[in-house]
Amino acid sequence: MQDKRGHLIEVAEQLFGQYGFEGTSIRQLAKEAGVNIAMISYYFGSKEKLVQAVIEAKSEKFQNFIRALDPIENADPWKKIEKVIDFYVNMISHNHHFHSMIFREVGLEQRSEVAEAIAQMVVRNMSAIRDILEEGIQKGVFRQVDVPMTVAMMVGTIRHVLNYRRISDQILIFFEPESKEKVTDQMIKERVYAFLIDLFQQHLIVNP
Amino acid sequence: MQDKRGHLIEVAEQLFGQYGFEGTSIRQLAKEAGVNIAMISYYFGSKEKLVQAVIEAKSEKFQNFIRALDPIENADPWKKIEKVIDFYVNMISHNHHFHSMIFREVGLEQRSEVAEAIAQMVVRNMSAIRDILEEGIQKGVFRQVDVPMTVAMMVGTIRHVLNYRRISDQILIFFEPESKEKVTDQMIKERVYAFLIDLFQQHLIVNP
DNA sequence: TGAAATTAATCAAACGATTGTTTAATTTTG
DNA sequence: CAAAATTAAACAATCGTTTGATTAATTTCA
Repeated sequence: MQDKRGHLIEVAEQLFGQYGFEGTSIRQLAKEAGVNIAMISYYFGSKEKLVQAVIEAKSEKFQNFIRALDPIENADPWKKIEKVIDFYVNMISHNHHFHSMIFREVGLEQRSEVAEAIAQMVVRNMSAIRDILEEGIQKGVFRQVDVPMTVAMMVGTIRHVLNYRRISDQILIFFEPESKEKVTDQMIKERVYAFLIDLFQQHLIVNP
Repeated sequence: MQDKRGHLIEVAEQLFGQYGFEGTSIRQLAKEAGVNIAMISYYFGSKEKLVQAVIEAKSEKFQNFIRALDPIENADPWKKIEKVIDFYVNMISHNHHFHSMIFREVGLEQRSEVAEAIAQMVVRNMSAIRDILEEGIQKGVFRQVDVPMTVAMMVGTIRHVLNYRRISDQILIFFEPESKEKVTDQMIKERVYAFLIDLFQQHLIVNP
């Protein structure tokens, strides 16, 4: 196995996401990654610094998330909203372990350095959405909505549906017993996307 | 100290909420509650059964949450929606440690018995909101929205704003630097309530 | 180039501390 | 007095981390 450091970060992201920070032992981690337990201290210094390395590695990818919105710079605000919802849904769905982990960590009163770094990363990413909303409001194509709450609503909805599958799967089955098919990733992604598009349309557009 | 069992449940709710299940040791718990560590095994049998006791104790309160909607049985669906948002905002704000804990637990791939019990409790409570929405749709006063997603949106938004204060406080400050005052519980409760009322109005009402 | 020296990577084993739980003795209570 | 409640101490297991030895890779220099 080449690049043990990188592989350890990948495995850590998955296990921390599934079992939590304290719920994952470095022995379990080392075994899963196929390395000696001493390599975690050797590469990262400590278990806590490993989780920091996971966040740092991912935060680069999220910079790309923001930059990927640049090419549509000249599009109208509504097209940007569509794009940003699509991006966010896919990003959380793709990196589901990572998002489970960071929102669990940011909600804990432990490892405040880690939690603070996560909060800043999330706020920074959310500001891209804020900019689109404010542009639309300024141009008069969006209603004068509560911008921070609208951003929080978007993130909260996507996260709640995609990151708590144990709940959302049950709700879909329980609320719609006629639909017998198993809830798939693709299904739920399309559903929350369509829902949010409709919701934002009603919420934002001046004359819907 | 009378009723050590009840007091242990209260302390456990708080500490599990703040530090997580694995992040809270039974020594820390016993110390905080002012009892001997053996009392946890004595009263509950194990640490895991303690967390089950916490959930069981709270789920009674949540039964009341649902029953409290009964007196407005004859109100129109929109009045019920206003009521249910108000209730949910206050309930999560009021039991913030507990909600942190259960949604952390339900997102973990551990203690599946606990996670399953939480999921069922949440789904059961959400079905009260579903009933209101479906009544409104059937009466023709609400649009034919995606009911499970609308319920998830409401819960996801409230939870995201109230349970991740490290993020939402920063967003309010970062997005609105002119408002210098500290973000208080009351402020953020009123804000998310007003936002959701406006949002649901646009989303649900046929001719808003 | 090629042997010697240096650095990096890997390992099994052990470290002390802490974990959840249990024991057995003692105190409190009805 | 008997049952219930409470305690300090000990339990084995596991925790994150460190150690010291060994191998692999790289650099140095004649």
